[in-house]
Amino acid sequence: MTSNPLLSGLNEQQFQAVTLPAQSALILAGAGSGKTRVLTTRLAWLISTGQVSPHGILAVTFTNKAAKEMLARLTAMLPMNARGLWIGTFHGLCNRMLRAHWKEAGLPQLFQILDSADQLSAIKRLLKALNIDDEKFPARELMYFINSAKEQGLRPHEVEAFDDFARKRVELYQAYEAQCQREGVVDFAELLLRCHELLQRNEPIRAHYQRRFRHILVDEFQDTNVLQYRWLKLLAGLGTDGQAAVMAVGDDDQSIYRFRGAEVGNMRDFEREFHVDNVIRLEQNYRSHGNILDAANAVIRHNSGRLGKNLWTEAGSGEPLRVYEAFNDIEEARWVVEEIKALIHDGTARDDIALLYRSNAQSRVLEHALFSAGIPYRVYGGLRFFERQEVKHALAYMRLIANPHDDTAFTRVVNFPTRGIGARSLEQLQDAAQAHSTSLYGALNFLTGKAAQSVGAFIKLVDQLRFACEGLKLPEMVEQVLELSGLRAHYLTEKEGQERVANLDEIINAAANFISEEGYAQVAAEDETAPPDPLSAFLSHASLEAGEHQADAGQAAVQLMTVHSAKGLEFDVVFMGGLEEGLFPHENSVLERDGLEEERRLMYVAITRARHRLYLSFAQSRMLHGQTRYNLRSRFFDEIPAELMKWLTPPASARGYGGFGSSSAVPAAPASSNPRSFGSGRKNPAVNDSGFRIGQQVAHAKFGAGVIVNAEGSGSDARVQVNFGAHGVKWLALAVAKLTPA
DNA sequence: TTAGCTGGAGTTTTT
DNA sequence: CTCCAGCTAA
Repeated sequence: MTSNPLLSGLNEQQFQAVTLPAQSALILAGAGSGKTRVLTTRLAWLISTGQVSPHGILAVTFTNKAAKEMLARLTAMLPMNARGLWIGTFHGLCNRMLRAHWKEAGLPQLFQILDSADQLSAIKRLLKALNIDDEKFPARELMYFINSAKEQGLRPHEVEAFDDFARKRVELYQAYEAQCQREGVVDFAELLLRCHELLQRNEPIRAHYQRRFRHILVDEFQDTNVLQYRWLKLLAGLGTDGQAAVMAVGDDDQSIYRFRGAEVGNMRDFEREFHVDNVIRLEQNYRSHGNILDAANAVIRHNSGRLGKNLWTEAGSGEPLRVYEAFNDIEEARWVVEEIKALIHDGTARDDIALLYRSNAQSRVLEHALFSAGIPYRVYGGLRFFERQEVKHALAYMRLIANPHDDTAFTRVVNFPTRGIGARSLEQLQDAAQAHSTSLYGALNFLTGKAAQSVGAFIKLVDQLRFACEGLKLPEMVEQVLELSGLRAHYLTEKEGQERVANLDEIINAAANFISEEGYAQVAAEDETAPPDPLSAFLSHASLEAGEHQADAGQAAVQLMTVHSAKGLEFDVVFMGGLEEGLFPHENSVLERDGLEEERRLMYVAITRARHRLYLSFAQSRMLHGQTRYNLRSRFFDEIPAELMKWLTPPASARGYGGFGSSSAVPAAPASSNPRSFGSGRKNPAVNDSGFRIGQQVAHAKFGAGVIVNAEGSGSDARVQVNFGAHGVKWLALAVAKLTPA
C-alpha cells in the first residue's frame, strides 16, 4: 500500500481497480458500489503518479451530468487546469473531433447539430418534398430506421434490402443524408458515425489520437451500442502496437436500454477482444440495507447469462420490504400519500422520498393524490429548457445567422411570428429550391409574385439579423435576435406568455454562462483547432445538452419518476408502485426475445435505489386507456424470498371489499388476447353470493394463481371468469371448481 | 391563419 | 381516459 491520500478509504476491490497497471480492464460495478469514486480516483491516481498527463486521458460517459460530475470530482481531488482534458459524452467528444477536423470529415466548418425533434421535422420535410405517402412511410418509423442503421455503422449502400419496401426505405435514408449534407447539419447518430469514419479513413488523424490517448475510461459500458464500441476500439488502437489501456466500467445487471440500441454483449466482447485477464467486481454496497440487497440479488438471480455478481453490505439487514395490495390505482395512490405524510411527520425529508413507476402514465394518479394532500412533488421527464418551443424558435434564428441555408431552422421560423407566409408561398419556395437544388434561403431568386415579396421580406430580416450581430458578443446577439425577430414582442402580447418571455430572457443568461463557464472553455481548449466560433459552439451546446428537466427546484419535493430515469440515483425511501403483470413486467416486453430479463433488470434497478426503506405495491384493478383492467400481481413478488417482505395488507387478497351484491348476471367481458393481463370495461362490482369478487386473486389446484375478472349467476349457478395468466382465461362453476382466495 | 374537431394510439430515453 | 397530429371550416 502506498501512502497516497487519494487511496485511503478504498476497499480492496476499489483499490485494485484504481491502481491497476496500464492494461485493459473490465470493472463490474454493482449498484451503489462506489463506481464514480473509482473512476475519478483512477484518473487522479494515474495523473498524480505521473503515469499519464491529463492530455493523454479520454473519459467517456453517456450523459452530460455524469461527465460534469466526473470532471468536478476530479478537479476537486487534484486541482488542475481542465483545458485539454477529454472528458465528455460520446456525442460531445465526437463533436469536438469533428469540429477540429471538419474538412477531413467532409463537413462545413459551421455544421449544426440536429436534436431528435429537429431530425424528425427534417425527415417530415423530406417526405413532403419527395411526395412520399406518409401512411406507408411514417416519419417516426423512418427516423428509427435511419438511426438504427447508423448505430450499426451502416450507410445506405450497406443496408441490406430484399423487397421493394426495404429498398424504398434505404432510398429515403440516402435522400435524407443528401439533404443533411446539403444543409450542413448532422443528427446525433451522424456525429458518431462521421467521427468513426474519420478515424477509420484518415490514417494520420487516427494515428494522432491513438498516440495521444494512453488511457481510455468508459462509464456505463453496458449501455454502449455497436458503433460506440467500434469507435472505442479504433481510438484505443485495438491490436496495434501502441494499444491504449481501456478501463470499461459497467454493470450488466443494470442494462436497461436495449430498446435504444444498447448492446450488453459488448461487455463479453470487450473481455475477449481486449484480453482482459482479471475482471474486478465491486460488490460491496454502501447504499442499502441488507434486506433490500437480498431482494435485489434474489430477483436478478432469475436471469441467465449474467457475468455474475452478488451485492453485500456491512450495514445491517434493516427492516423488511413493505408490501401493499391496493383495491385499485386510486386507493394505491391514497395509501402512498398516507405513508408519505407519516414519513414526513417522522422527519424524513420530502426529497428523500421517491415514487417510481414503470411508465409515465402512472404518474397522473399519484400526482392527483399528492396535489390534493398539498404535498410538494416534482415529476421528472417533462420538457427541458432547450426543448421548449419559444427557446427553439430563438435558436432557429441564431442558426440562420450562423448558416442561412439551414432549412430546418428556416422552416421553423419563416412564419413565426406570423408574417403572411402561408403554406402556398412555402410550397412555391420549396419547389423552387428543389428545382434548382438550393436551400430555401437561396431559392428566393427563383420566386415571382406575392410569394417573392413576403419571403423576400423574411430573407431581408435574416440578413439584417446577421448584419446586426456581426462582432457582437453572444449574449448581446441573443438580445438582438429576440428584438429583431419580433419573438419577444409576440410572446408579450400572448396571454399566459410571461413564462415564455422569461424563458427567452433566460437564453441571454444561458449564453452569458456559456461564455464564462466550462462549456465554452472546453471547446476553446481544443488544441488542434482554429479559435472556434462562439455562436456555433453555443448552438452545439444547446443541441447536445438540452438543460435541466423542467421542475421547480425550490422547496424540497417528493420525487416522481420512471424506473429508467431513477437509474444512478438513490433515496432513503422508495415506493415502487404498479407491480402488476402487464405493467411491470410490461406486456410488450413479455413478447420480446429476452424482454423479460430486461424487465427484471429494471426491477433490480428499482429495488437498489432504496437506502433504508422500500415499499412495493400493486392494485387489483387499474384504469388504463380508459378501461379498468384486472391484473395479476407481478411475478417479481414470487422471486423475492417471503421472509424479506412484510405484507401490510392481510394475507394476500383476503380483505373484504365488495362482498355481496347484485346477484343478477353480469355481461361477459370480451376475452383478452394477452393471457396474463385482462381488461374489462366495468368497475369492480361485487359478485354473486360466493364471497368472491372481481379483482380478487385466487388459487386453483390445477391452474395456479389467477385473478377474477368477471362473474355471473348466483347460488349453485354461480360462475366466475378467472385470468390464470399463462394458463389462460377460464370460466369456472364455483360449485364444482375448488377455488381458494390467494 | 387559426380555432376547433376528429381519430388514433397509448413502455422505457439520452445525445 | 387523455394527448397529439392532422384536417376542416370560418
